Amino acid sequence: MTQETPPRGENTRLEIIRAAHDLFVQQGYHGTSMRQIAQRSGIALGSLYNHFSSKEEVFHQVFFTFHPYHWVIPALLESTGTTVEEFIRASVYRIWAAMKDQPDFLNLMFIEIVEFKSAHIGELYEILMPQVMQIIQQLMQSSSGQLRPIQPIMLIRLFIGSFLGYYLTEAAFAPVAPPEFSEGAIDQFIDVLLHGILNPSTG
Amino acid sequence: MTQETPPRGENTRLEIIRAAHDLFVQQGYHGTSMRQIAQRSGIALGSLYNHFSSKEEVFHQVFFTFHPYHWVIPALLESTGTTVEEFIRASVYRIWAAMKDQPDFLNLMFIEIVEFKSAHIGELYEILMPQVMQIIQQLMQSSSGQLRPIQPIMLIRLFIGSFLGYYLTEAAFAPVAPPEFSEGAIDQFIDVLLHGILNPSTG
DNA sequence: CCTACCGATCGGTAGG
DNA sequence: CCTACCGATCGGTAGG
Repeated sequence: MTQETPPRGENTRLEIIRAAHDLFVQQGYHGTSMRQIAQRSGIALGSLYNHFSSKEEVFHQVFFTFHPYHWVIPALLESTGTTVEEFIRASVYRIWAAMKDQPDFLNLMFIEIVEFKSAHIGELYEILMPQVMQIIQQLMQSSSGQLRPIQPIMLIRLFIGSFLGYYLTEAAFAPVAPPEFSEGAIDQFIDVLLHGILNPSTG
Repeated sequence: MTQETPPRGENTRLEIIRAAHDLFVQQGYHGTSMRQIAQRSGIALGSLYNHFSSKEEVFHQVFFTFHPYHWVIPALLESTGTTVEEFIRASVYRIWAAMKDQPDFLNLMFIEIVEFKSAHIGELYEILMPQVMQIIQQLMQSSSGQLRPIQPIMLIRLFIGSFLGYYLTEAAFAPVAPPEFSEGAIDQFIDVLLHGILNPSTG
């Protein structure tokens, strides 16, 4: 009985972290007040503290509930491809498609780095790295020389770095740059990750 | 006479924006108070408003005074190389060496995007893009087929994106990741930007 | 889950 | 350039 119905207050808790997420990514952590979170959640200020012991704990739960790894990892696990190139292209498109529902995800990372001085990154790393390392090692075993010799962890970093580079330039400059800045950009980033900017026929 | 001596208060103004810069990158914009800025500058709170009309104007001047383009552009102009690969490697190393003096520069960009919703990016773009486009077009004219066919503005985006990907992964994960995550990372990012992760001898 | 409140601190200003 | 102050708002809590 208690197993089938969600615990009392669970819906309220989820509404609070959803409201807090929206406000944090739009205004930052210190730019958002507990009163704003309460108002958007439709409850009184004091009631927030029945679900969260402090404002910091609200961010903690927002950060881990809305972190993209929840759907990035499944997207990677479901991707297939007979070559490394096909696998990576399929993975990026899956991640990219899922990302459209949460375009502001980078802002959470910025808040974490600047306003929290990366206080939660250790916990995130412990959750993430085992899963990601497993995926990447399977990829490298089945790649049989298709990849240049690069350490597994560096390959992860390059992959994440490419994604972040794409999203950060999009977030920062796409609103003011001409259309050529954004047209086909995701494919260009994939091409460069795979093949680089240099023409292989020269040099 | 007034031309040779700096205007009265100019030193104070510079001390204020230096103090504000340090506090902003460590705590964010809303996490930093005008009282903290005053204290670190060694003047009274009220005196700040003789130099800046508001807290927002303090950030505006911090953002444009400390933006990396001030030394990135010269670094690019002074770089040489007989091939595109040599030129890019030389450029990255120059920028990277200069970056060591200002490791927190990304935080200013994060504050700009999250807490100011990119309010100053248009102004930054107008300053930056003409200079960068000139550099990149010279590079493409003298490259004669060394580069794969990529639009100039996309080449800029890929270059900046690669840098941001490197710095963002470093800022976020280097403190908790093993040494292999950081060792030789800058060279790996350059190699991938130039040649990609795939082995050209296959596929 | 709400009302009403706490002390502390905020950005900014008057007046000198 | 400083002192002393303004109203507003902050995170958090008591008490019911």
